[in-house]
Amino acid sequence: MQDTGEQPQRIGAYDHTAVEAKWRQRWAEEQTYKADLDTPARPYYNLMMFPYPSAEGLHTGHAFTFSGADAHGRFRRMQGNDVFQPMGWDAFGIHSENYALKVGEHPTRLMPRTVANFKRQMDRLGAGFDWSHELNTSAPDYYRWTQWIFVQLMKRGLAEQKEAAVNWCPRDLTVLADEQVIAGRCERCGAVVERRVLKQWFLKITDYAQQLLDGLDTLDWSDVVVSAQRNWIGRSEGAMIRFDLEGCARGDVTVFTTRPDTLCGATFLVVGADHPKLDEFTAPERREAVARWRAELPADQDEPDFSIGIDLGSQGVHPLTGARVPVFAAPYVLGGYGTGAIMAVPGHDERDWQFARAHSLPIVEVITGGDVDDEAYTGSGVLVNSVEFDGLSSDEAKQHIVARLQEQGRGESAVQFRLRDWLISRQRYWGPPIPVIHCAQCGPVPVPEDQLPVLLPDVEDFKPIGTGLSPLASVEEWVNVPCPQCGGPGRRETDVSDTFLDSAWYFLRYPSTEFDGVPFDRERTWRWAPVTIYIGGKEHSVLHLLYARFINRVLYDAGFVPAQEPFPLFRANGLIIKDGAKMSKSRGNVVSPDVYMDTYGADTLRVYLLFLGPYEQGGDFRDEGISGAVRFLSRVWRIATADTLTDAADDRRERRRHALVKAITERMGGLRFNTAIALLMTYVDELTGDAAAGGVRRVDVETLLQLLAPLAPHITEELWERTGHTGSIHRSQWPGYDPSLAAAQEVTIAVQINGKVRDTLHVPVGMSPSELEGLAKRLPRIQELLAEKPIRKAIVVPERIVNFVV
RNA sequence: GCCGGUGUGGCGGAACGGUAGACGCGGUGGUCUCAAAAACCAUUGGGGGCAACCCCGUGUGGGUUCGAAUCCCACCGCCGGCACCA
Repeated sequence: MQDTGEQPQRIGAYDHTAVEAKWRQRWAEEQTYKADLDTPARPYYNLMMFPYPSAEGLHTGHAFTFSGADAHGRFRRMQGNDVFQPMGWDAFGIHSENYALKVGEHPTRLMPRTVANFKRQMDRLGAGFDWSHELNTSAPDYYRWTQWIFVQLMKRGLAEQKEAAVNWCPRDLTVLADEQVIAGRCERCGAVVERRVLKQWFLKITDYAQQLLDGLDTLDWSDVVVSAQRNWIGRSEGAMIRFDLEGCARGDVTVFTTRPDTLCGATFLVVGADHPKLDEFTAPERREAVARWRAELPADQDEPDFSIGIDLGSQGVHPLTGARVPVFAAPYVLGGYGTGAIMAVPGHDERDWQFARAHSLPIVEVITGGDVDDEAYTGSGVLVNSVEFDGLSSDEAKQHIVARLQEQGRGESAVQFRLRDWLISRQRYWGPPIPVIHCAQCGPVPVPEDQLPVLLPDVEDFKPIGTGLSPLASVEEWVNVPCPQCGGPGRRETDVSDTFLDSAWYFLRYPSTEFDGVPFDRERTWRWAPVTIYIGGKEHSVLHLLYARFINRVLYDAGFVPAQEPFPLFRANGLIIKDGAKMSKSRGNVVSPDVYMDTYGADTLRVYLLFLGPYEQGGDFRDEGISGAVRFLSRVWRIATADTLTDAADDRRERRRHALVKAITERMGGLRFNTAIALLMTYVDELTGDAAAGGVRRVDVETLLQLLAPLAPHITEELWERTGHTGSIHRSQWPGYDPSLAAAQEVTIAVQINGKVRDTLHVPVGMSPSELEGLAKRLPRIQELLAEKPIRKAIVVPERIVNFVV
């Protein structure tokens, strides 16, 4: 559907191609959008998520996001803010590298072309970026500081190498963070992810779990994103309980439960089948059998099978009753969550119930409220079969039982998070090398800060090799370096870091791009952080937006940034869909903005996209719909170029103008572009009427152009010039309004009988309720309908309604 | 299952608890034209009526209120997040 089948058309006498090209050039020459970073009176950091420069170029979703965010920035600039609106390139990462592999060209050579294309399209859209602060995450003067951040994390004990069961993508041949696995598949390529036990670099985001959760309460963010982060962090409250073990190498095991009140219903223990130290829980004579069983476990299935499990032959000792309970291993318990082991309470947990049934284990009711012979009862109730705790409610019992355990040193209350540490190692080429040197004597040593960046070596064959090592491992002369600490033989870390580490701090770099010696200049940072408003996609809810909050908090704790939260105000823009589905290459419903900009011009596309629906909701792209935007802008052109502009004083029209300014100002501030455009359309209709009636007021046209300027920057700039103004409309002052003039003078109020509208009353504002009631009563229609019926009650809301209850 | 969002004409969508359907697309009729396109004007939720007007209508069922798309309760559908998390 990219070919609209129509010839490029002109909007009346408006040649969008020539006009848009003229102003693109003029704005670049005059640096219209360059921000004053050092002496701003009212700094306004207008940030939008930077793209990775794909070869396909800007898509319609980008055009939508940038049109809205740019309109908002332009509005704030005209309001007198010093708007800083930078843009850059998330150029490192698997996505760019995979494309380079596909076309067989080195990413260092490919990337400049894709970047240039993106930049061309953004400029064409009329996005007013301050290009003097452009950045590129794959440039050494950027990733030098990404590496520096890694070193700071290491120094603070927040980066560590550890062995764990991790996600391995068999197609991209690298490990992935939990956040990059969507429903068991690689976020990038869609391949089913495998589990591998590997030693990898992790950033300890879990140390900040509580802070990241609490911080959400301070943020003005779209609900979806807050809720997604809250779910992802996944806090649960409960208790750690220690069971002594018999018949195996370990003396005891601690389990986490959110239901300590059900402790007396624990009839067995289960250790995760993937627990790294399963052997320690196993009776020596069972080890061989358990190892065999483990090796033959089926891969992860969609439908969990709670019957799979094996008796480890050891015994747990119940901390309250002293009863001996069997210990099992089963895949339904996760080795990586909590302590990797649970107490099973089949009477009151669905999964434990199913496992108990399958293995003929006892099911004991300890909470009243259900029938545990039929199914697990997971609600709360009153305790039974629970030694001296019988008769307590679940809530009371939780406290009493934990207190008892604590006295005996067998347990304590505890909080668990679902959030895992952030795995940042990637066995790939196109990223910043992790700045570490491994030394046999000193262990992993960070590269000294004055030796950063660790340059990514220029490797011709950058294909991932799939051995669990990055292609960098084969560059011997690069790998072998002396240990910075002892001078002995050392080997460089050969993995690169996750691209999300690059983007976790880019907003701090923009204001300081010209500083070589620091990642971000202190004065600049204190002036420009935190970001005033951040706009982007919600698909980054638990990726970029979470990582950036984490890194920013670490930098705050280290004294490098002035605020704990990087983005106090975030708005998620909606999705542009087409034919009811998300645009995607595989569906063949991708719409290229270039085609529409060719045919109708950038302003028309911007207005059309923003008019489609609420900005935070998005909308359905339909080819026919764009004609509304075409007609609207052509009417604007006609009105502003008419030779009948007058300077006549006109009280009614002046009031109308003030009311419009007030309404548009409110909507532009709240990103309600669709209703702002609707109001402007109505206004243009009225001005068209004025023109037919003899003349349009110059001031009305000027106001129209200014209010429309953020949305349609080229055509308004051209008309601004044609109506005799010098200087950019985008640097002009946003029209003000007098609230008393903006307020309506006359209102039409509804007259209701029993809540049903029966007539209307057109009156000046400010009438008293009794006057209104009197006027309403005297309306012929109302008299007729009221007839002889007595009025039981009259409700009068001035400027709204009169309602007679009979 | 839990969490968040959402449900309004043929379609996209408007609507501080106060005249539901702004604005736009599409449709219909008209003006202009030899004709068409463009442009402009009128009309366009459903039903009834010659008309003035009347009735019905915001996913479903209840409730609060003089008055509910809007608030409350219980459902249903759709979209998104989490999900063997103990």
